[in-house]
Amino acid sequence: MSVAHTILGVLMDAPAHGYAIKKQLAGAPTAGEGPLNDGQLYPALARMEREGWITKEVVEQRRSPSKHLYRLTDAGRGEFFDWLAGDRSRAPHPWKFDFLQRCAFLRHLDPGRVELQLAAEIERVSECLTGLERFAGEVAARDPDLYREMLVDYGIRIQRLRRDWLEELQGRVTRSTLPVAAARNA
Amino acid sequence: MSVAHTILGVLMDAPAHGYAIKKQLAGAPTAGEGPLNDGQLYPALARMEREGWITKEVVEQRRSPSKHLYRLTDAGRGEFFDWLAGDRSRAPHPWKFDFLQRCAFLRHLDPGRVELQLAAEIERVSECLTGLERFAGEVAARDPDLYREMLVDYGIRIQRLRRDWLEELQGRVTRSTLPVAAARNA
DNA sequence: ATGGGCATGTAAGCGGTTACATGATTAT
DNA sequence: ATAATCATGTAACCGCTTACATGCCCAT
Repeated sequence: MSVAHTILGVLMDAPAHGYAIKKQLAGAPTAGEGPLNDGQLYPALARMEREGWITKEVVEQRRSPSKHLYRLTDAGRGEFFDWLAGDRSRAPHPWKFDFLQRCAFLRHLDPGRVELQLAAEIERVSECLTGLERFAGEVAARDPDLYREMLVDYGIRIQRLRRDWLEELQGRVTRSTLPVAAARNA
Repeated sequence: MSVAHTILGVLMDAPAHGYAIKKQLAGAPTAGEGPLNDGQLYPALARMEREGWITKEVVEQRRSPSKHLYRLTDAGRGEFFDWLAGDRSRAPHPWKFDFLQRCAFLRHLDPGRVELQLAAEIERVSECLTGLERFAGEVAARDPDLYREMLVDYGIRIQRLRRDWLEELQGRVTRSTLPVAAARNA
């Protein structure tokens, strides 16, 4: 349930109703996420309430339909952290890069755990990259098709970009935590 | 029907049975395409036969199950070229980059049309990029969250990578066709 | 004998998109 | 008048993944 966890992440900041959640997610079109559909949002909220992750409070309004204000429960908060800190080392599809979805909420996780996740992601991406680089040699030798050759090249570039980006993020996170330790030791 | 068009692309080279198509696609894990599932492949072949895009010939084998050999029909070839050369300028989701799926089969298209498609893709990506760059400024000013900032940065890097890669491909395609014109004029 | 490769499929369920359905308020 | 914004949902369909189901051949 991927949409559900994104919604939990939004509700971590404050209770909200469906339409507000939609607007908030539409305002950050960064990780290739288009605006959330009604047909996905409202059923997800209903399911999450059934699961006990959120509670609904109907707020009557003078004008136009009532707002349904959703709040996180303790179970919902637990689910959110399980998802955010969970181990993906054995996850399939190394090219999917789920990390981006969690990245938007990593501020809720302590830097130590973030560093663990970053190290794991970097290793996954690096493995994928070496595989592709080996494959690129074979393709170039066997296949005279410019387009297929460039397709493999695209894959390699993407993986390199991910690795470099992850390493930069890693550097920034450690740099923002180390000074604290240094200050403590001073 | 996206899987169907990939299958049509494979059948453009030679008739094949399901298992062979699967193996061929699994051997090129470039554009983020994992191996094709049985649960997707076989129903797709059945649908395509119903659509009249392919015909089935059962090839009995002494050992183990019969192969079902599929051949493109004229309608199937037509559908393939419509898909490959079709106009995506008004397509939604500029971050989806469907171009990669077609890229694997662009050798079947004449270079003139390829150049048109490349120019259109470059414009789409560039537009998306300028939008993100404007957005990045706003985020940096408003939001003190390192992770959200880096998320926008990731989006920008991806779009830049796509633009650069498309332009390199464009250069290679024009360089491979221009010499022909030059030779003609000589 | 165990597992992997060859070869075909079906079924259940999740995720996502599009379209349908309603209705008030507010801005142009 | 018309469109956009606010606000909630449902229904149909498509795509994809996972697991189920079968069975032979070959190598270790």
